[in-house]
Amino acid sequence: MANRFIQKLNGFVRLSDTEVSVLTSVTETPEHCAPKRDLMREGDRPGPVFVILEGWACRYKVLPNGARQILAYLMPGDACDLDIGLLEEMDHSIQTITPAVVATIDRTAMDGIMDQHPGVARAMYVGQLIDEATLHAWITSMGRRTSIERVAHLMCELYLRARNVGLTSEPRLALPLSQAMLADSLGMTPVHLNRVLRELRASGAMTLQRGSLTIEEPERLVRIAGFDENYLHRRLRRRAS
Amino acid sequence: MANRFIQKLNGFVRLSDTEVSVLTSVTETPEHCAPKRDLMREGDRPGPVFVILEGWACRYKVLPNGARQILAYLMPGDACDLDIGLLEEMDHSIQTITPAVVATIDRTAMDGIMDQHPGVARAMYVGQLIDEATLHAWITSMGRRTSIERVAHLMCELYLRARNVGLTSEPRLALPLSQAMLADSLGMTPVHLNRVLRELRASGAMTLQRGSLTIEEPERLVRIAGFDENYLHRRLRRRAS
DNA sequence: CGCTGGATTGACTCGGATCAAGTCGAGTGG
DNA sequence: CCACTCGACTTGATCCGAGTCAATCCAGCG
Repeated sequence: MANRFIQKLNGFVRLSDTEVSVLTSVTETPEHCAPKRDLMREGDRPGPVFVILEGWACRYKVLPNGARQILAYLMPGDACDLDIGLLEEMDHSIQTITPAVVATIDRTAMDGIMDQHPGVARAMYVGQLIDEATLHAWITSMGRRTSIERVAHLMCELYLRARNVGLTSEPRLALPLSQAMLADSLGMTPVHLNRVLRELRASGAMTLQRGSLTIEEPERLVRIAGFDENYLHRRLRRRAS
Repeated sequence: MANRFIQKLNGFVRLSDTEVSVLTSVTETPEHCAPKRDLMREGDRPGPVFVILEGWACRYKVLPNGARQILAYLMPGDACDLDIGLLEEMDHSIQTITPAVVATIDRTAMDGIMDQHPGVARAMYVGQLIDEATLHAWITSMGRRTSIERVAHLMCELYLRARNVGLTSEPRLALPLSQAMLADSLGMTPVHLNRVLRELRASGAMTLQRGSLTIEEPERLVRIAGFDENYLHRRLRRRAS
């Protein structure tokens, strides 16, 4: 019965029953959000911690010339960073992509929980580290991977992350991201992205159509992407206790 | 007499005298490192926390095809992430660029310090958040900025960060980074980077020659880069206490 | 004084952007 | 139930920024 946020944290660090129930109570009354709604905007003073329980969202920046760069995708179970409370202003915005269910946790309440429940704190930090590793992977993609490798790599990332929170129905995943968004996250144009998707389809590795990603040949896709899944989960250290 | 690491943290959050002395004692016996020496390698199990006291280093990844992507530059005062102890393996390597002086802090000792001295913990987290904002800026550069904007943006970042730790001698900064490294951080080839640097020189904004960066016209450089310095320091929230 | 590794320049090529038409599918209203 | 509309996806033609390959050039140094 635990929501995806708790499931995810529990996958990082085994949580005690009290920890689970504290987290449950604090995410019990989530809010329903329309798609394309900004949860926080660049320049805002950071408010409460958001946790996505259902639906998708993204972090993004907009440049003066109007170009958009997507910095990360948030899927069910993901939270926005905890420590941003230390900063004066957000350096990027966060927006829902689909209709979403998001829980709002008061920042001081969250601080209190993390103080009293080291397991929660540790799990949150692990999540943060994985996010950071993902940023590293994105930089590497944009800097040193060809466009087909880049696209394949992102698909691997999203598929695996989704699978970790039980969002896939085996070789398939509902991926509600328009080609324009994907292009804005990969630093390419929608036109070119479209052609790359066609190429991937032709290769037999995967198909992305009508909001549905199907991995036909995982090995081939991984090989194209040069994907090393370790950064998403294998590197997790399981503590003895 | 405080070293650059302490100076930097103290700039984020005012540290108490005890906090300063604890940090001093723990960075008192640093090690001298040769250039191009790996401090940690991708796949390693994270060891102690490193703090760069003098010299430069970088985080980087190498792809199977041999391409290298630099993920961040570390300058005096910078530390490698603290929480990586939670992960099983490093997702990237860290290497010195110049001869460097680096302090090594035992991980459990560091944890203890952060437990007992909330000011230190907060300052470290602020540092981490700024690093993360920098990763966001890099992604944005690679995805949606032209090459001249990208180069100008990186120069602005490095100059400002260096100035924050007192490394500049006003319009000038000793920048010991080869064009090949810079290219590997910006996702371009050395040849093209060289041409872009020539263009920037011609524009009168800045000159990078023989390891020395001179900002001739800051406003022009900032304008070319579309640089918003807020992400590096203005967004810092000063706590009342 | 010649060696060496970085920086610089030129000639050529190509991946991906741009511009411009379509096409397709889901939702809407008659 | 069908015509209309609108947004998202596709495809083609063309152009340009940046990569590649290949010479130098140059400064520091043994």
